Amino acid sequence: MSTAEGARTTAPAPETAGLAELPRTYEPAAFEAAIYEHWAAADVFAPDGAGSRADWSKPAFVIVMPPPNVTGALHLGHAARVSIEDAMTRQARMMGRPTLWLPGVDHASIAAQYVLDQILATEGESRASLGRDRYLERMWRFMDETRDVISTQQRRLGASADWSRLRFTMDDGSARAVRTAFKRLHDAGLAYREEALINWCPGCRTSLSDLEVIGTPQRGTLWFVRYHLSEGEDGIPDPDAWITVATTRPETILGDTAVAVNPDDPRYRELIGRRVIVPFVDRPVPIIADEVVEQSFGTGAVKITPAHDHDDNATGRRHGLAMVNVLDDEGRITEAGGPYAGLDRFEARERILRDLEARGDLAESRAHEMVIGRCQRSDDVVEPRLKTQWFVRTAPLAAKAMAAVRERRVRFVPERFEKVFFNWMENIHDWNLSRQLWWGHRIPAWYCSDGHATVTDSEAGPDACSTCARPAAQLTRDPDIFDTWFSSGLWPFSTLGWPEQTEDLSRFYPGTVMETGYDIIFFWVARMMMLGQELIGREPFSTVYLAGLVRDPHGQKMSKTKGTGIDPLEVIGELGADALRFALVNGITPGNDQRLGREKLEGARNFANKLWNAARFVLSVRPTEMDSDQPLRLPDRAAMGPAEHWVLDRCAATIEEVSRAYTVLHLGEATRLLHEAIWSEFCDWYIEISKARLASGAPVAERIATWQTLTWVLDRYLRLLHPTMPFVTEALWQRLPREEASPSAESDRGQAAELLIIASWPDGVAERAVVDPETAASTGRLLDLVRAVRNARSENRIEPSVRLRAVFSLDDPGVRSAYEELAEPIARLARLEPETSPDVAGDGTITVVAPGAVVRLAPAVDRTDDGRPDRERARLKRELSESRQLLQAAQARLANDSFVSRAPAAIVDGARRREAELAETVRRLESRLGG
RNA sequence: GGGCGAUUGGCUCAGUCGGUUAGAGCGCGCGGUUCACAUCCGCGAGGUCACUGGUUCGAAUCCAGUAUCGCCCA
Repeated sequence: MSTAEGARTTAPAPETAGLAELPRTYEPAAFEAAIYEHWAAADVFAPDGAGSRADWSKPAFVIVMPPPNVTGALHLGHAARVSIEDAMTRQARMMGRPTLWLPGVDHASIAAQYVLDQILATEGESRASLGRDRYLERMWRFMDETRDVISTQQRRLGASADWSRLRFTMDDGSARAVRTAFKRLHDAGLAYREEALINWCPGCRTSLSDLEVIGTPQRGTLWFVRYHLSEGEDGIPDPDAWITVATTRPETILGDTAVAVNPDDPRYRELIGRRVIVPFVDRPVPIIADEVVEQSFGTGAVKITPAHDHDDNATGRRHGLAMVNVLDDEGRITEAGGPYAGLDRFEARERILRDLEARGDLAESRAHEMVIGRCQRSDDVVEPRLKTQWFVRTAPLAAKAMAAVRERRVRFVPERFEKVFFNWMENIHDWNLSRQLWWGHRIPAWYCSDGHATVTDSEAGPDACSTCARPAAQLTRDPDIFDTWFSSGLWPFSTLGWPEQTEDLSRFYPGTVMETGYDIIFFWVARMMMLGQELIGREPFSTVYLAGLVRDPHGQKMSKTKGTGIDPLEVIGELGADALRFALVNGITPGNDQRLGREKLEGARNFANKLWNAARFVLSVRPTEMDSDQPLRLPDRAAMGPAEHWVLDRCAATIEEVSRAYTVLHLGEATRLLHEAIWSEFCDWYIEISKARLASGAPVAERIATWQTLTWVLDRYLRLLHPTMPFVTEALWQRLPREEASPSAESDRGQAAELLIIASWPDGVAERAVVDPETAASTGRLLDLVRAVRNARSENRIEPSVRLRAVFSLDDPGVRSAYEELAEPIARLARLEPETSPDVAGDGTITVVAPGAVVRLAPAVDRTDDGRPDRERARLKRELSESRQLLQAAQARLANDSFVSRAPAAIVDGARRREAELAETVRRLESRLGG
């Protein structure tokens, strides 16, 4: 590259529609897509992409994206994920870290089957009519249609994920990881097969993990049923002797194998050990004593159905009771149910109640508030059933995961979720992996006729039974698939090539941040931690960032069916992706839900518009004396006025504060700081002041310094805002001059160096080097005084068009000199006529008193306003009274010896200064009112 | 039943783990067509930080309890 080329630092704007002239209004739809294309073409998303300027000596920053369901459309929850993760990713990338945001899509077994089954129904087909193979073929074709939908939508949001590494939980790599993981768990004795009580959804015809069962409060009925005692072993019920048990589920009577009472219950003490006859099936069962029975519940006697109730199952195991399965896959009564065999469970309940009533054995019924388990997906009432399934022994895995948190290798943001995590981990149950579905990773276990299980990680399956060596041809494969969350649990490393020892795995595992919703902390986060620790030997990430849910303006969950949902794509079309992203990130406090409505989105759009117009202003006022290709640089210190010191000081402070907010992942704090800095400080104050300094009469050096300051600060704020508003910041940044080449710029390569997305994150050092903090502080005080003048004008009902003659008396030399230099812009801002002669007086005079300052104002032409002297007097009295109160409080504080002796010196000094200021203010107000 | 959290102006929320006068957006009131922006500008009103007690020189912030609401687990 020639020197001439190298010196050229003004970038050509990207060929984006609508950018050539920077239109008057902000129209995001005109440029967002083009900018995204530009980034993609520059290959800057991947850490090792052609346009990347990652510094590999820095620690990598890795976020593995929570894979959205393949069948889903982008909703606000997804938009929140993307906005947060992309902001973190972009900030890390600008910091120069090798940054990987790894996207993916989840196959979502049960949800996908749900959707496909509905489509098949419209075609007159069904899962059953197609059969497993054809069904799966159809599913894969369906996947071709849906796989890319959500990723495409994420791109519209501006997601700077590494799409070259996009993964699907059903791809070959994931399949391999799943087989390997299962095999290793099995070999380590951590995966086992057992008949156990599992949760069964008759609607989905599959078992579910505990987490997929939603406890739903419901008003049910408690029925009181008489179980007749039996004389001896003959099984003949005694018509006159019974025990009344209370139950909410009469249909499970058919599976009863005991009646239980509390051993301390005097009502039933002598019945313990006797036998009763279970109605309809005529099974003699014992009356047992067990402490779990609450004497106050119902009659104090309960029936025990170990095959269909979790508590009863535990009781049954303790007492060695028989387990009678009376429900089949579809929720119908089995042959064991005698006369009710074949009936649907709900129908069976009605029939049994009728029949009990007819026999005179239904003693009573009462309304009863209860909690029943329902399927997370289909809302069917879940039935506990005995089934032989694969389980993960979670206790040892949980111990390792908990250790990682205890040893601070994994931290939660916000911290309180650690408690939630521990609470669950300490009470964890074994994880039921088997699902009786077709779409998913089929369990790689084969069985021989003796029931020996052979587990293999080979895609082709085993050669022979690992126990009895029967050949493969005689083995049958487990028909079940794995819980979707099993493949999800491997996600942080399966996406990096595991079980291969790939370069990616060594570079990017463990990841940095796991960002997700707190609602899947157990489903997903905990399982990734368990499996990562077990299979890799290291925690999968160092920080778990848990965001809240996005709710509607009334705090309700957004719902499409209720029409309360906001469609992110619609918002992007109307207000822009930046507005949506900013609104989402701005509303965030980690771990807390946020409400999002139209006003907040519009507010964000207004902010983008503000930025747009500020940039338009800056670009339109470049001093003609400057070459158009002069590089971006800080102004010469000699040419800086007080306002330049002030705004650059604020800029440095904002850089530092925003950076700190990113470090602790308080993204909402970062955007709030920037909103304030840009709108209020930069636009309302500095730009307004700059107008006077840019006026044609001003010295050239001053105008140039002013414009350099404008462009510099704008450049810094665009950089800081880029992670949350990537499109508009990139679009505007392209119009600004480039910074002079610096050593750090040498790592820039080709076209990529010209994009904000890979520009460097500011550190505030350069600004600090030119700023005089004293001047900046004095200027800040002067601006407060301007505010006080505006207030006094307004309270005295001075028309904005009326210019006031003003005499400033300033004690502080710093403030005085700032005023002397800024008299003209201040006259503009406060609509004043600077007056040199100190004798502004008369009935129309207004006095502004502030710490170390008095400003006297008088109308240039005093139009008749009889009320003004009274209003002014009243205003001053009010101020005097307020100041006196504050002064008293300050004095009282300092009169307290403990405060003076025990509080830090800086705090005490501050209090002293404040007391002096207030005393001075009070004195001035008194003298003004007295005279 | 156990656990977690919330309670701050009319509404939605900040408040960076104790320190001067508790902030913002929206809404509200008053006033504004000054050549970046009416998707705007200026000014203002509005809060005993749920309640009670404690720790402390000092509490919205820490501790204990109470109330109301929400979530998670059983």
